[in-house]
Amino acid sequence: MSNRSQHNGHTDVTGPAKPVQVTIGLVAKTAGVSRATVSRVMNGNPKVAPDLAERVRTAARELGYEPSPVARSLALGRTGIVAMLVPDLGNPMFQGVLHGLTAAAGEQNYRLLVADSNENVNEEPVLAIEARRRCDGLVLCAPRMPDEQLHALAPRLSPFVLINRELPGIETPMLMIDFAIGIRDLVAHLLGLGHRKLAFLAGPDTSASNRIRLETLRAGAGENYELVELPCGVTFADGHAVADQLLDLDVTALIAYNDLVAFGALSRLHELGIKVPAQMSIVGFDDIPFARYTTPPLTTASVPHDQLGPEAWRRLWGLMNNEEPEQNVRFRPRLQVRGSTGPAPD
Amino acid sequence: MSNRSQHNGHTDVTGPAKPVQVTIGLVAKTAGVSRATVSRVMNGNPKVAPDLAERVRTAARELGYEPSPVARSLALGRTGIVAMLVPDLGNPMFQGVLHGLTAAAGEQNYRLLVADSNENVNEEPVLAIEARRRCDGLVLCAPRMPDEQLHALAPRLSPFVLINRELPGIETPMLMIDFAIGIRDLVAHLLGLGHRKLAFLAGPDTSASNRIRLETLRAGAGENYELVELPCGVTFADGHAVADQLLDLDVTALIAYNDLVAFGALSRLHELGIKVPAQMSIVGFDDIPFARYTTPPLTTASVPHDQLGPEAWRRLWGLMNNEEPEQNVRFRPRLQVRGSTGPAPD
DNA sequence: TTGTACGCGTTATCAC
DNA sequence: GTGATAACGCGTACAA
Repeated sequence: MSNRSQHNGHTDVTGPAKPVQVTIGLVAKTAGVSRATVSRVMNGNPKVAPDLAERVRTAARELGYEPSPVARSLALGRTGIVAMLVPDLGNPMFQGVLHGLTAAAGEQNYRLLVADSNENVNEEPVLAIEARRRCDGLVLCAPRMPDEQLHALAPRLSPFVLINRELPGIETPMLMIDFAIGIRDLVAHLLGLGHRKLAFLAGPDTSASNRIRLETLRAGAGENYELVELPCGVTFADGHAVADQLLDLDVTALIAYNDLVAFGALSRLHELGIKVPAQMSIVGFDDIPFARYTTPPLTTASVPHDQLGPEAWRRLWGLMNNEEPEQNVRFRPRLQVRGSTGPAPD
Repeated sequence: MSNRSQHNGHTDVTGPAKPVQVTIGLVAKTAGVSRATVSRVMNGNPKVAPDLAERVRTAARELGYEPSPVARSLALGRTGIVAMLVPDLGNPMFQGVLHGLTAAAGEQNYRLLVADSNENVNEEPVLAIEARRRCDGLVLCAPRMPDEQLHALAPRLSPFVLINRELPGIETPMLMIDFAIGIRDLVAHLLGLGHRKLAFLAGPDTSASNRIRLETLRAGAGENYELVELPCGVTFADGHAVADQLLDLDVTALIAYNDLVAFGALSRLHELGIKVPAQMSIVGFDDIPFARYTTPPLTTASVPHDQLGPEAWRRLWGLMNNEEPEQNVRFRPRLQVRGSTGPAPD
């Protein structure tokens, strides 16, 4: 692409060889066959005479010919690409999924188109549609997109699989995380350590997964523990910034929206001279790779990111081939106890 | 795409509306105009009668028509996509670049295709070519690809810009980091603190950037300090694993190949009960976002990742428009002193 | 201003 | 087995 409009300006004969597109037609002419034959050879069609095939191959090699993916896509009606839309490439949470998806799709010679909405929720619909239209399928991760909007969008995204979120009423595979169970396990762990007043560093109001976390926490509060809710965010910086508010709240344990927030808070508490977990326990959510390496290592609800990518690919593959849809899966996080939690101080 | 081969099986009239592609032809027929006119309207061509334009727009809206990006790409000779190949999406080092590139390209309505070689160096040439052919330009980050291979590859990737590495003899923009200066600044900082025996946790032998770091360190060694080289790697886990070897080496400071390795080492040293920086100083390279949040925060050579993305886009844009190439840039890392370095123990 | 006709590069369907 | 030829969906000279 992109060299069609090159014109040589002046027409000196000694100028640089003009880099014209090597098309299937040129190869055909060079090899003295028809374009159809070239196409057959390039696609490994067996029923072509060996000598012809060889002529085509040498011609193609010498000319440096390679079929245009764009033209192929148009003719074939498929691109060999699937897209994934993520809200933030910087969140390690998604990288595991991306890796798994890349690998799984790659085994069947599909490539991955990654679109990053950069947490810009307004752009997501158009990004999703655009990405989807350039390829054969989509993996959508848009935790903050309103339900109605997603509903309206769904028909235009098919085939696609929804990740990390649930939306009743639409007929597409959904891979979900059981945030409620994850939260309950974390709370049980903290209660077992004697904590009775917990702070929740909340994610975005608009986030479906934040809503579930919050509802679960509220449902369990009262008898067993007291809950303090602090608006926070999803990033390292958010956690870092909110930690100061914790000082005079009298809470002994912290439930962060995700691991990143937990790290931020952990870091700030350390700066403030507050010992973790002696004076304050902290738990995260996700179990991103860093979690086991912080000081102290982070207790968190471990989400099986490795499984998400391949599973998403399988669903998408099934959809693209009109196979019977498999049952939706709700992945259960596993409580991963590390050093950031300990007995509540007296 | 991908719904052309759908056939309804049986032909019951009450079946679900068959999702046929809405093409420009259908819109034209519906609006009672020619396809050319539809095309003009869709592309905002001003010289079309208002009433016709309106008819086209309503028809397009009601039919849910959107031009096929693939067909457009073929007809226009450009895709509106640029690709970037990275060795590892999981490395925060690249995420800054990706963000910047996404944003810069997005402003001119270009989308980004991210290809991840997953540190699989052998796959990189194929991935690069494939990615490149599906779009209009490429940003290549392949620090471990052998020089000759990259040389041979270059003509097939044009237009492209090379990032994070230098390769004399090819005519394409290169955005480089001055690793040598970064290393020298770090060493000077450590020497100033009294350190005289330094360990280098080396990256891959094949990595160009590792070679420069190593050469710089060796060139400075002798008079001023003693250098111990430890093969390590590029990841968190690599740094974590190598730290044990440090115990009986008698070094007082650690120069990690990058921040990730530094974190790993930092974490392991903490587990081993070695105080940083009291007993051991550690420096990294890159200044990824996490660096300022570890305990202690990491002293490192700060690479201006934010500038790389936009600059890469500018170069690529220039290339794609046959503009005069700008001068190559070599970004100078800035010494960022934080808590992980301190005076050498006696 | 609008429509006709052709080209983009490839694959697929036919005849031969 | 092989070669014309019509798709694929769209943009755009060119003519009207």
